[in-house]
Formats: sequence, C-alpha cells, structure tokens
Amino acid sequence: MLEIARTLDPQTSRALEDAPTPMSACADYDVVRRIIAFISENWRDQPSLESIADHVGLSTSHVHHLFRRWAGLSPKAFLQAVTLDHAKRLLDAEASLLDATLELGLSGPARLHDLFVTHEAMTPGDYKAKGAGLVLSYGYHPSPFGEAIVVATPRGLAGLGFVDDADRDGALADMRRRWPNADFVRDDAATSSYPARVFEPERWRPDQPLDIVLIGTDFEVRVWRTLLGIPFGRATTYSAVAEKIGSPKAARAVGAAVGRNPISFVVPCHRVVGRSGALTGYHWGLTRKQAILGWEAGRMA
DNA sequence: AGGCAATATCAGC
DNA sequence: GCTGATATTGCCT
Repeated sequence: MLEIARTLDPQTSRALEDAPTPMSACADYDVVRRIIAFISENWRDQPSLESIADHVGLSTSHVHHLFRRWAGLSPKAFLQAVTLDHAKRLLDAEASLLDATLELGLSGPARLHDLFVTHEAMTPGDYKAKGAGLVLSYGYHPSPFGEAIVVATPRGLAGLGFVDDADRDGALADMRRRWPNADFVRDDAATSSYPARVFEPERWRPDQPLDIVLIGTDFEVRVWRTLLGIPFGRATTYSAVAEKIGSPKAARAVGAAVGRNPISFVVPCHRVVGRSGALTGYHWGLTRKQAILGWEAGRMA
C-alpha cells in the first residue's frame, strides 16, 4: 500500500517566498509543497503527522487544518490519493474515457474540459514564425500552486506557468523560449482576471467559457486538444493519447508534446501518467504534479 | 540526425 | 511478485 510514485524530483522541494495576496491558498502552497515533498522523500518510513509537522515547524493541528483547507483532504488521505495504487485505479476506469468527452467538443464549440474552454489554434505558419508579430501580455499572480505567470493575447489565454524559488525571470524565460519572436509586454492588469477564473472551480460556468489560444505545431495542438478531454480528477496514459490522435505508436512523441504544453493546469497535462501508473514527468516539477492531482482528488464529489 | 515526460523485458531480490 | 536497470522503440523537430 502506500507507495508513492518513486520518480520524485527533489529540486522542487525548496521554499517559495511569500506572496502577499488575497487568494489565500497561494500562501498555503509554500507549506503544502514542503509537506508533500517531505512525505514523498520519506514515504518508506511512513512519517507520522507529528514528524511532518516537526519538519515544517508547525503544530500537528495547524498542519492538519492547513492541509485540509488547501487540499480538501487530510494529509493521510492525500497521500493515498497520490499513490501508485490510486493512479492505477484511475487508469483501470479509463476505458473509453477520452472518446466520450471529446466528441462533444468536436461537434459544438462549447463544452470541452470541466473548465469549459473554447480553444482556437494558431496554425502551422506560427510554428515557423515562433510567435513573430504576436504581442503577448504577461503578469504574475498568486495561485493555489504557487505564484503563476500568465501569458495572454487579446484573443485569450496563451500561457500559464509557475514561478519557483521566486525566480520570475526564469519563469518568463521559459515562456519566451516557446515563442522567441513574440513581443512580451508586462501588463498585470491584462492578465489579472485569469487566475480566479481558472483556479476556482465554482466559477467554471458553461455560459462563460474561458478562451484559450493554442500556439504550437500541428501535432502538438492535436495532443493538447486531446488533453482537454480528460475529465477532472481522472487520468490517462501517453499511449492512450497516442491512440486517440491516430498514431498508436507515438507514445514517446506524445510525451514530448505534452511536456511542451504552454497552458499548465488549463490544458491538463498533469492528468497524463505512465502506463504503470508512475507519474513520470512534469515540466513544473513532479511535486507540483502530485499537488495538482491531489488537489483535484480533494475536490471530487 | 538527434533526442525523448515511453514501454517491454529481464535479472536479482 | 516486485523493483530497478537496460534494450528497443517510433516518431517528432
């Protein structure tokens, strides 16, 4: 029982700097991530709540409450939600999961994704252009998973990433690398409305879909669109996605494309795991992938 | 050509 | 059986 997917990435376990902002969950994430990281590194000795609390320097009850508030789950339940076992069960139930949801999105523009997204793909030429001629506004905002960098065009959300170690420049550089020829303009006002719409499930309304813009190669866009069909709190494998897009043997390439997803969380690349149930990789750190998966588990009916 | 966020397979516990 | 290591793989940029 209690096996955490073993591929954890220790460098994501460092502390964030505090973000003095409303969305209270953001400040919590600093502690939460340290708790998750600690548990993940020490799962072999089944750390008690007490030793966890010790490690982050808080009382046991504080840890418990904080964690519950953030994840909707006790630390122990959270742990179970992120075990290999659990991931495997998600996969078993997978069956025709992708088919059911996706077809809906193809016939009508509206309902893809639990978040209700309308997507627009910027086509082939833009791959070569690397974003030339595009003006991208970006800003930094708190989120339940640490400070987020938000990148938007007038047509909608184009990028969403996370800041680690208070390294905003690094997060920005990561976005620039994706569209080297685009103009990046700091404009927090232009991006400030996104985080709440994205990270607060109670605001997900079919009549107010979120506009996103997918900028990538044809193959990438196909993969990303497929990801939008994976329901909240569920998971699939790289090979299943490969089959879905009609290249059953391209699991590896799918992995690479998934890794290049620019709109973290909204395009749920965190819901793709290895065939064995292992978490494999995550562009913004495996600890964060665990956190998001657990957070979703805590918000399931 | 080069590289992969994959997967199948196998030896050692 | 399970685990980690290694070999093989197909396809994208």
